[in-house]
Amino acid sequence: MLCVTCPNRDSGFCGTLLEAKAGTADPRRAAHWPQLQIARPGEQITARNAPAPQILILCAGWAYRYIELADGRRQILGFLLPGDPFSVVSVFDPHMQFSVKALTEVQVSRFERPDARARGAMSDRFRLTMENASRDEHAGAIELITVLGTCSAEERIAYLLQHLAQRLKARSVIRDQSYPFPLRLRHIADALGLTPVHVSRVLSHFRDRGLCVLSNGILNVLNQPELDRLVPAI
Amino acid sequence: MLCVTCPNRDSGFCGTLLEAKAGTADPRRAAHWPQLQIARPGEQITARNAPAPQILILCAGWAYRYIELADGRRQILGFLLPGDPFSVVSVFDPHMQFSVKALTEVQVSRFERPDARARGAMSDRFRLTMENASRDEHAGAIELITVLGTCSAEERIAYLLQHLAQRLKARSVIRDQSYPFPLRLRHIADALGLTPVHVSRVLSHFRDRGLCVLSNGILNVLNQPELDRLVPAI
DNA sequence: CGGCAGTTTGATGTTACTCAATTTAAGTGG
DNA sequence: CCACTTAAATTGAGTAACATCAAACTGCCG
Repeated sequence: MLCVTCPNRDSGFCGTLLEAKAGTADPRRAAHWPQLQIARPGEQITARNAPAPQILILCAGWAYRYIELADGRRQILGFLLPGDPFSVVSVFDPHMQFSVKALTEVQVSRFERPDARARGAMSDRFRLTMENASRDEHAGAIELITVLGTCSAEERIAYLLQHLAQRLKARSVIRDQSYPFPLRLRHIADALGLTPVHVSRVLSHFRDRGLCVLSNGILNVLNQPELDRLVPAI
Repeated sequence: MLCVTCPNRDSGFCGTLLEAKAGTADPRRAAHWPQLQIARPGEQITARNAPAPQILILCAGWAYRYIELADGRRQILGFLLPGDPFSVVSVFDPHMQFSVKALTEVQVSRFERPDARARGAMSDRFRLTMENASRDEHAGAIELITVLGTCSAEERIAYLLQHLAQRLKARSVIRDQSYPFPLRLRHIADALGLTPVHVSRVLSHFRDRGLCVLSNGILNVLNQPELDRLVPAI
């Protein structure tokens, strides 16, 4: 079960972990990707507060991190794309800070977490990758706080579309501004603190204005500049 | 200029940095606290994106981290109490992710940031402190995202009061449920994505119900259990 | 005493939520 | 290929929460 196709163009996380494991700089040499797991759409992969003896990385498909309140309200913290670690912090925290659910069918790979002693002995390269990934993760959280605290529904939705489109573009060639987009209205709503009904209204407004069309799990951006203008610079 | 009084009961950050610097386990031995800075209420201490060659720690007073949008909207990310590092991530990120302003008169101490090589050579104790502080900082961000995304104005304000009261209690002896509370309505509003006017209304509602009174920079909690019941468990 | 910044209160407006009905899309089994 | 079922999206009407605007009030300091 090779996973040399597992892309991680953002953080180099996969490659670095493989390197740390196999002791070689070339992921292709790290013969066997460890413990590959498959999950079906909607399936919960990890539970908040559960002990997490391993580091999880999404290999294929989409997933999302979320927190559920006692009364059923749900906050989606972010969406995971292939190559994303579930959480950078999880490298040194043996407890999950949030739950993760599969959005599409997914493949997840698991690494043994290095213990405290092993973490101290890690290479500079590994440590730098960790530090950068940690910074980016934190920057993402700060940005989301700012969006939720200051932006209108239109701005929030435009932000999410732009944000995901950018990450998708970095991972694969996109033609005609057409992106795979497996989120239901409910997911968009729970990520942005809105209701599905209101998301639907805003999206049809976007459609009427010729900004973008979201249907059948495909996002089509028709007027990128105008859509970008809706997102406040953070 | 000694700073042995500088408390940091949460993360042990101060002590650990001093230890790393002085090479001794007892902060009291680390004779000179480095580069102490004073700032007046309202004064900006650091600016977002500015290069930050040093690690900053709040020694005395209150401050807050925030992000400002181009159009003047402001998101307060959190409040700093004595002993808090401005940001844990700042230990390995030479750029500020947010601005910081003094709320009261403050004292700030500055440490030289260890370079990449020095960070690799740090003691296990130091690294563990860093990892834990990093985890807690991230957990705080996730919690705030959840509060902003799912909670009503009443719940948000109750959360903020409870959250700050807990941190204050951990730092000093509080009598009669009476806390120092130098925030203006504007700060509460900008931290929670509300307007000062609405915060005022909710607070007078709390007062009418005998939950708490906020005036003259003092927060008086009159009915802790009832106030706590407003905060959804996260 | 006057002026200023912050808070409170009232009246009104807007945004987004709720409830409910309808339409569309996606399966499923005959 | 076509009924039938089910989940999701859309649309409309009414409502609640919060924002905005503006005026009055408070405490503070010169």
